[in-house]
Amino acid sequence: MDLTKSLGELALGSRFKRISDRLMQDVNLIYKEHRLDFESRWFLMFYALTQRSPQSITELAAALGFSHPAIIQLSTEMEKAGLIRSHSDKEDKRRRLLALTEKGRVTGSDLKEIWEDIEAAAREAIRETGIDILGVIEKIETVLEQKSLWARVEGKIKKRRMDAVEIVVYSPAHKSAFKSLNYEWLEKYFKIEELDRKILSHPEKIIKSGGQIFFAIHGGKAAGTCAMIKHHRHEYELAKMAVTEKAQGMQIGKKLAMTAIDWAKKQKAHAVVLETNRKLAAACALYKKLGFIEVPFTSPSLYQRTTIAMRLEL
Amino acid sequence: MDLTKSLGELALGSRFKRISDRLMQDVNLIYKEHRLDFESRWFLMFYALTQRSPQSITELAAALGFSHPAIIQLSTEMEKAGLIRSHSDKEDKRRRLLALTEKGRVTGSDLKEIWEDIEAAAREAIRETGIDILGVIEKIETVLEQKSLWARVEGKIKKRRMDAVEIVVYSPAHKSAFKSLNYEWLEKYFKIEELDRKILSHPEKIIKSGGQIFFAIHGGKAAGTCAMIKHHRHEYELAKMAVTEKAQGMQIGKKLAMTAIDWAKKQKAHAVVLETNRKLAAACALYKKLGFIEVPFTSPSLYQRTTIAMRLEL
DNA sequence: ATTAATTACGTAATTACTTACATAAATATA
DNA sequence: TATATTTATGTAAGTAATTACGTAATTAAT
Repeated sequence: MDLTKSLGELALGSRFKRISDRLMQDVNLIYKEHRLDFESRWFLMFYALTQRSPQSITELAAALGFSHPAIIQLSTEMEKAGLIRSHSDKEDKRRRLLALTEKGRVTGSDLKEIWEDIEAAAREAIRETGIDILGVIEKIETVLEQKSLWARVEGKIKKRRMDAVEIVVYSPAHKSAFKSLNYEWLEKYFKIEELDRKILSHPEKIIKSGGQIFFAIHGGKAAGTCAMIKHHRHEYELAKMAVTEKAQGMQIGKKLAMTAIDWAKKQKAHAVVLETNRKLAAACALYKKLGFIEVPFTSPSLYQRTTIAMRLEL
Repeated sequence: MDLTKSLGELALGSRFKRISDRLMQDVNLIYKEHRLDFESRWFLMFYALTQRSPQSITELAAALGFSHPAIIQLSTEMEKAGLIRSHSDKEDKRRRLLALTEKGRVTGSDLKEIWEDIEAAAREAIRETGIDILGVIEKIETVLEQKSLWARVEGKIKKRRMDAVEIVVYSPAHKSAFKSLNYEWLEKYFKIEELDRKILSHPEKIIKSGGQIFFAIHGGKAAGTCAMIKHHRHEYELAKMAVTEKAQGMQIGKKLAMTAIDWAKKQKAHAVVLETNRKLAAACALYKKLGFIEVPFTSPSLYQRTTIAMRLEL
């Protein structure tokens, strides 16, 4: 029957909107029927001015949670209706101070009765629900303040995407992917060096000398790769890390690196080292997050692009 | 600090709006960040079409609770985005049927994952509140359906206005008010007859012959009046009922008549009669509501304006 | 004492709807 | 069967806010 209702949690926003529209429309109707020459949307600002007058545009905007152009629009309407009047602040010529006029004050006391009736009516409706509605609203706002719906959804999406990626070790079928994935970023940010060409063309040599190569499979295709090159008995180098542009933001790099480090631990490694370029900020941030710390160079790098060396003690 | 919060029940609508805005904005952000080429406002209509396709403009408007121009606007946008397509109904050439395109169906299955994430995130937030939010919304809607906020406020206003009116019996201070209140409506709808002039100039005669005159006092002034004229031992006539235009709609007539009838009961009257003119619809409706029924004339009326006679058995 | 940054306000354009009104097609009525 | 009413859609204008951007006044930094 009612689509919005049947959608449950998915249409939560629409359902709150429906209640709010209904309430505000009813209040509007009351002002209209009683020819009060007062619009319900003026209420918050008008009320704020009955509490403290004068106030500046931005003060009111902050108090009501509206944008300042909204306050300006309201103020022109209410000024036309003769309820408020404005004058520029002598101490700060940028500010325009809004204050109730005499007519505004009179209207205010006329409206006070109606407001009391509205409040009483709302209280009556709330009592009928048998629920502490204001408490519920408060609770919802608190929960959303702690973690917004946006943040929650982002978390879910990230997790789902990470789960959708499978990490596998080298097999000859992936030989060309190892090369093309690395060529993609090398050509974008730097240039292919002789050593790159050699290593990327013969991945099986990494395996033969006691290392390993990992691939992130997403939707049946290799979307990322990284290699562990054995330096000596207890030290491996994390190298040739690449994630295709289309699959970035899916935490593939993180998952690859974590798998590689776990693998190194199993090989009884005591440390993992790596070399990279500071320009690759996302990569550097990831390494730091995984526990790598910057170290001085023990020997000159074999690559021209290298500007930083890092090390992770296991 | 927070004006809306401090207003309590008075700003209930604003607070619901704030929650709804926040939720819908967050969902919007999700579509934007993930470059989904999909607007959150399309959601309800798009979803409705995934459930049943094709549907006409008005069918969709009814299902979503929107106006039909809103559906037309959404449909042009979504048609431009290639998600839907429309063709006119062969059976009823007025109707335009909207259906998902192939691209629409594909987009739908892409979006399904995100929607599941949003739903899961909302569910998570709800769980954190520890409250059955959907149940609360349901309850609020039920209560407002039974009696809208508008109806509740109208009730309060009516009651307050009725309470603000005091009914008093004749005293010489009211002599001129009795005349002017009646002249006001007589001159507006009919013309003053000789008998009117006589009775309205000498109200004390009504009292002397065993009747009574009542005045409704509002804001210190007489806003309405009515007289009970003794016909004989057990029968009185309700006459010269007048309420000043400014105070109409405040139930003053009703309160006056009820007081007068109560008074007649105390005088051991068996019946109250009255004469009036059908043109005075509001007055006739009031008399009927109080239990008067139309009766044939027993003797010709002494007033030219009379077109109906009524009687209330006590 | 300049220069730069920030703040306060204003205007224009946009958004996501609504209400009001018009027209054509279908249905009901005399 | 002509006429009136209802229904489905379309168009225009209005509403209540927003974002985006510009200018003037104030404050901070050099």
